[in-house]
Amino acid sequence: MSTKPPFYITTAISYVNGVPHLGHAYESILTDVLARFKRLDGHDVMFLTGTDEHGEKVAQTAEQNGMEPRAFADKNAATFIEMTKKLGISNDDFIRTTEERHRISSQAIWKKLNDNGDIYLGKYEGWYSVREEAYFTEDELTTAEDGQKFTPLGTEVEWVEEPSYFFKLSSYTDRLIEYYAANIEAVQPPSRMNEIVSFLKQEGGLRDLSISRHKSRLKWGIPVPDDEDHVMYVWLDALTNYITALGYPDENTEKFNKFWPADYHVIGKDITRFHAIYWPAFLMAANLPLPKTIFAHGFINVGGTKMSKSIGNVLSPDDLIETYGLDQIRYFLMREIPHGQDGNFSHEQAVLRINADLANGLGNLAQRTLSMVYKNCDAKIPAPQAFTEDDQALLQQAYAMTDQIRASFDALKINRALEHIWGVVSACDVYIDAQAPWTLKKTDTERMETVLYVLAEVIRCLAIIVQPVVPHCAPKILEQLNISEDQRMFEHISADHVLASGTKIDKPEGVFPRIVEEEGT
RNA sequence: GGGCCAGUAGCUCAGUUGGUUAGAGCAAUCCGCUCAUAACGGAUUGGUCGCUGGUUCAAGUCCGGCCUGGCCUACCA
Repeated sequence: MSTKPPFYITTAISYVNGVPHLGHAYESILTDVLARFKRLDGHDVMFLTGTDEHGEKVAQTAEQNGMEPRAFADKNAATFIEMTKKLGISNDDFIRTTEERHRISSQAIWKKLNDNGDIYLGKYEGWYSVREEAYFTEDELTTAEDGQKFTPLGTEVEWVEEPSYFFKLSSYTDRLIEYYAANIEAVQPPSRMNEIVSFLKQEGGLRDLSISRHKSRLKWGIPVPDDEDHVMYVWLDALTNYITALGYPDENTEKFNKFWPADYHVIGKDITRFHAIYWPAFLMAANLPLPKTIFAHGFINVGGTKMSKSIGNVLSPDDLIETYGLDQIRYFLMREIPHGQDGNFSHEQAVLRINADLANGLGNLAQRTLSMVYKNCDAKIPAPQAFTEDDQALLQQAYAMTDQIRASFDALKINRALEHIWGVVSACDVYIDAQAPWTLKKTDTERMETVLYVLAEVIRCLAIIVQPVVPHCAPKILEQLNISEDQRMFEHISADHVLASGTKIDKPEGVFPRIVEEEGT
């Protein structure tokens, strides 16, 4: 058996300032689908997700709610953990940046950067509004006649200087440019890579990065090693989670050696820069290899407009699962949203897609086939006669799926992969119609049995390959075919593992119910 | 202001290095079938490929300009 390389995949960690919405769910599902795919394809997978809990906003919001930051973070982190469970996400670990292991790891990477000579104490300065407790850039401000500057909300700002530690990001400009010139596919999709490159090549290169906040302004963070007056700026803390979970600072554990560098960091497009510039620079400074691919996905619009609280179109994962079903939502998101682009969610579109592909497509195909087997073959997988050309063509199409689907997945084009799989579903329907087993029942039962056998075998392959996307429903089909759990990997999509004739099957039940709309709602 | 991406049938999308009458699925209409979740099959309808100049024997595909939408243009994550 060929040994496949280990595979490490992560989601971004969710900021616990708010509660989970469809956007979080999408990222978790997307990553989960990729992780499950790799597992079924024979890789040893490590899948990490978690929460980002430090920083100003959490501290502020906690205070507004009359809570300690810690308690507030605990409360909101729980909602993300809950979402992960409800979505059936197959993560191997869930990291919270408030955990002890992460404090140790973050302080260790700080020291590493410092030892490397990349950290220095400087001054962070800018226009600060005491009322709004925030810094503003020059172009956000308006200036009154007396020279006093005001924020967009009209509060006064003053020029503030405070001591801060800086990371020498500037000295990594050229190295990053070189790195991406040689690894043009390391940031996906390509349009995001363009952004990163143009950012790197801007006039004057990169500026150094403030990586701490003085305690007088922010206490909710990981203390800077050897200087109790500062806490770490949240991005250095947050990004480090990816190695914390592998046991950093111990670089010699089996886990670390096996899984670092990460294969995919799956993130939202809004945080590309942090992952594609800061994180690699930190890693270079810490003398660690860089993640292989940063995959920035798009955002999901609802009914054609951006989700926003004020519009009131924010969808909660719970409601969606309730309305459509978990696997149905997973399928819709994966099928409807192309590689790295923004997508749109609407009720109408969801119902059309779910009914057409899942209920009428794969679900109905399995149901009609297995019913015929159940009723006409004594509830047992029949024994086939010699295969005709049509039989072989269909079987061949099923066995050829794995390579084609793998190629689409490796290119992160999940929607294309699903399109291809459903091409095979459709081919089965065409085949049934052409063979008309209901007619053969009266004229040639042996031929009918062969046709049903071919169909059942192709359905077996289909059920195996759709597992990453519909991990709860696909196994129901495999159950109905009596395929044991150790026979459900992609390698089993092959003539070497064909359905055993004589296998008893239970009375089939619909796996993907049709969504029927109430009249007038 | 500078830059990136998208703009192809009602909807979601394909369209390799420019080359015959621009494709798929869904939706719609008609026909067929009846094993099946009122599901399946076949056919048909449907596009001035955002607009506009240009290069070329030939452009959805290359170049210029413009329009629409989204995003990036550093210390909120």
